[in-house]
Amino acid sequence: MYALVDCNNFYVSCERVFAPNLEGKPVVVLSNNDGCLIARSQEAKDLGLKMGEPYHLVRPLLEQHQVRVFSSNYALYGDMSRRVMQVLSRFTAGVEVYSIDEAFLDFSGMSLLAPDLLAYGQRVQRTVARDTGIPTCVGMAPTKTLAKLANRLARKLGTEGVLAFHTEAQWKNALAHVPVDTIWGVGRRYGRKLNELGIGTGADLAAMPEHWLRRHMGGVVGQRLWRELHGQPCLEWNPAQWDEKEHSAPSTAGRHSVTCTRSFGRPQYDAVVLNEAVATFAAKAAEKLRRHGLAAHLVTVILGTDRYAALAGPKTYHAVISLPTGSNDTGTLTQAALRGLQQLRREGMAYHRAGVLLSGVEPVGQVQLGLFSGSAADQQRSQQLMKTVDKLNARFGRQFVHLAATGTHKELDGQHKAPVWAGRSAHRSPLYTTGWGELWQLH
DNA sequence: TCTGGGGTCCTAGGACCC
DNA sequence: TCTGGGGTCCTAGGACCC
Repeated sequence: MYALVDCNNFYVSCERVFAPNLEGKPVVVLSNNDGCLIARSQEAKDLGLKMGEPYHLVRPLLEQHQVRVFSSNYALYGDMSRRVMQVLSRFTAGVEVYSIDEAFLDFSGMSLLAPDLLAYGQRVQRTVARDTGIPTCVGMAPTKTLAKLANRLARKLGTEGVLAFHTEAQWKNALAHVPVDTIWGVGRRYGRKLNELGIGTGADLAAMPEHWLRRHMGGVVGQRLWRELHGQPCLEWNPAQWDEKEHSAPSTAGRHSVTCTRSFGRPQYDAVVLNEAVATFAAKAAEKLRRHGLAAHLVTVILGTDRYAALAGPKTYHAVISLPTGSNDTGTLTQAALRGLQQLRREGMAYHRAGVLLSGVEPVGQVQLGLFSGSAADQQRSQQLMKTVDKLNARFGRQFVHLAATGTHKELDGQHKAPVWAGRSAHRSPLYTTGWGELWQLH
């Protein structure tokens, strides 16, 4: 038996914990750069506001209904997520942190306690609410896919947000009442294709032969989906080794890449500005790499033009730099990234986004030494230096120690000054739980 | 003026090895 | 007319998730 615990309107709920007067009022949270809507309270959904809608298009509507708007505050959401996961881990040893706002719990052995299962789910829900202030829904079923479905229905039906499927009859009945594209693993593409074939509900899909899904829905992926819908668990169980100290859950073990990309507040042409931005992204990505105990030997620089322009031509440009040996040293990776940028940048071209992707990763302990590059002693020195830098930054604030390449003009008169390429973030809430200068205060 | 960011897995095909 | 069998590694592209 699996339970899926999913936080309701998570980012909005995080904001409400520290602004309880927003309870019952319409609230939205914007993406980076105040670009689009990425979280809505129920009241905002009821106004017809859609996920992913561009902010500038719905702004009049937001103002008309006095919707409270927040820029995203990932430091806050990451920290609140960590707290939620911590509470969940008190209920079972098996917790798989699936995303920032949801986790699977291993309830195996509990199927025998059928009548108690609902009560246990409600206890999880109550405890999370009591200890973190975050409302959740809980769905329980023999497979992850069915638990997802139970969770989805739990928030729709009048079940107070907790629902369990014990018997095949129960989930069959549920499948018959949901559109096929609400099934976990059926996206927009397959949804449309299935509808064209007359497969409208989850039950219609489950009624197809297993080999049909294998043939038409991505091979073994489709086959697994079929089995999951029939109560046979097929998806892997990855009890997360999530790091309590890390502010951004989840941290999946065995990841293959680390990325840092950002849209600029306005288009950038200048080589110096782009250099500083890319150096900053490289440093952030390198730090993330170290947090996961990884090293990378491929550095990809990404430059993006206006992706909504009608003009022909590619919207993004990539340059890949291959390192002779895996590294997580900020200096090495930044140097490579800047070399990539130099290859890519064209004079006079307007860039709207940039980023750094680190891939070809391996655990630090297993890094191959290059034949002609860096000795083991050099590597040790680099590791030691990075450890010290990370420690200082953890203690005194991000970017306390940084490469000059990321820009030397950021601190003026002790005031933090945003770089010229920074995206908009006009409505960010304080770092209530992660910054000494911005602690929550009672008014 | 204005439209996010960060991931995963799978398949097919090419190049290469013995 | 006709040309084996068994692999690996890498990349691109397509689907999905939050």
